[in-house]
Amino acid sequence: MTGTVLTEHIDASSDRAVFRQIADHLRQAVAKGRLKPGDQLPSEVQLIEHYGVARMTVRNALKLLQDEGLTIAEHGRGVYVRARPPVRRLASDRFAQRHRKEGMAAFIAEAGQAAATPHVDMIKVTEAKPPAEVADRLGVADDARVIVRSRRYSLDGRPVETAVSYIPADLAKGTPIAEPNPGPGGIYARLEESGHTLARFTEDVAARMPTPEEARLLSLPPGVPVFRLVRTAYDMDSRAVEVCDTILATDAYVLSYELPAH
Amino acid sequence: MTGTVLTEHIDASSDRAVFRQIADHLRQAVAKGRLKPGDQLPSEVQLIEHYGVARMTVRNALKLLQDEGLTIAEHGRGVYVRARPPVRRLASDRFAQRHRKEGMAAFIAEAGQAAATPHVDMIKVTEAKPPAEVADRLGVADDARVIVRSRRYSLDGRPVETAVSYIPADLAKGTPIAEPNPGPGGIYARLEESGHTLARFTEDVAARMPTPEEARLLSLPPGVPVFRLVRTAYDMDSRAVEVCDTILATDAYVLSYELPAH
DNA sequence: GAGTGGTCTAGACCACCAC
DNA sequence: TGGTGGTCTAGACCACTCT
Repeated sequence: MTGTVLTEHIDASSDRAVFRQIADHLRQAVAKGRLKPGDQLPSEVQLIEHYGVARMTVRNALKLLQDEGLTIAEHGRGVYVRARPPVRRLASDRFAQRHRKEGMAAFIAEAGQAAATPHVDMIKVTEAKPPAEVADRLGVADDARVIVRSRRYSLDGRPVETAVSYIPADLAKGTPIAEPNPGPGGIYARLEESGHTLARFTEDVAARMPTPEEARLLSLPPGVPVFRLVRTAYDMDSRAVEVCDTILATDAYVLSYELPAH
Repeated sequence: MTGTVLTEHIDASSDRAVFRQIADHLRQAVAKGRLKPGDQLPSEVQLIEHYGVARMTVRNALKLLQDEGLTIAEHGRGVYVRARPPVRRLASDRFAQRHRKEGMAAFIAEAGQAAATPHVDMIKVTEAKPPAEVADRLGVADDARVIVRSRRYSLDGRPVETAVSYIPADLAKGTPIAEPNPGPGGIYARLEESGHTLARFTEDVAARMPTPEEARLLSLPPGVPVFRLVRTAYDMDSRAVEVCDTILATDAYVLSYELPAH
């Protein structure tokens, strides 16, 4: 029912553009609960008739809401208030040693806790020269060789994260790290077995709109930004042993960190 | 010069929408360096003439790039490749006690390190009932009283962050925490003076597109998401003594965290 | 087939900016 | 004053979804 939605009309004396006024009305309808997540908005034709404007005007209004991440248009069906998917909390202890000891890579272990079905695909392992930013973080020369492990993670069939790991080739060559399946506990378990006990990680978190490529890989609807999370793993000798460049769908994650006040 | 930009033409046999093809060409021009940050894109008229399409088609293409955060349109001047502002790294030790001891609130201390001129405005201090989410984090009843401190932070004249702090009224009443100016070292210094030595913080980080209100307060151009960072401060008795709800411009910040691998 | 949103055309007038 | 982007109209045809 849209009967309780189309109540306001355009204020012709206002300086505010007509399509912004229409967007304002619809936004308010969502804010006040007249439209709830999953509800269908009035169709373009209904909006055209109610407001007495051209189609492009209502489309501009609807585009505005979509760009804000408030609604999602479904071709042939209608425009709906976006139903926020449940978010996963990424705790800062997710790389704690105890998880590796249990033979679980971080993503799989976490998915289990959340009662979601994890899946990993698009696994590709190559050897190459690292990007300059990665070489810098690893503390190796630009022309050093690194193992590049890329993959995509999904939960309950929905892709939520892509990741590319860079490991110095001298640490990875001849170990399962250079293989598509690195074995139980993931590459961190392998690194520790070869004497590089992990001491700490740093994580740099940025957020921005996705590139078209990222939007495709993560099946992102319009109006959803991505986290770019770059993690560097250090061993007990403070040597950087891995850099992991991750793109996360922001509608699927809340990152959770614990800071000492020392 | 746009002479090296308008080289491609529309592939009429492609399934890809014309405006997406135009956006692709311009995006590639930026990726390949034919258009650099700050450069002006071909005007709408130039694009119309080059591609032989209607104005709405090139406007759709330009809107797409703007929504990706790649370009910025300036009314009456032109469309430009967005020049990324320098980002500030927010280190995870920014609330370390030593900063408070030096009599500096976190934001001011950090700005000094970055050689930027900090400014705080729109300071408002009230007493109210906390939002349910905040009451939950503070571990107080929904109808408890809290001091609400809101303010906006700017760097070199550019607003970058809004923050709302909630402090249980019984901790704040009659102290400078309930005053607009809480004194040297900020409210954390006052809390510690009154016996609530800070032990740790948690930070939950989410990202999304801004509401129109947030976009206004932070002067955000289209295509720039915000971080929502909710920090909870705990004292040595593990009592939550403050919840701070912060909105940050993502084009101004990289958040940096340190994680132990214990 | 009826209804939905997606793309595109060909105009119009306006507001802002630089010269 | 001329060029720029911002808003709006009034159409058209298409692709998708549901019944």
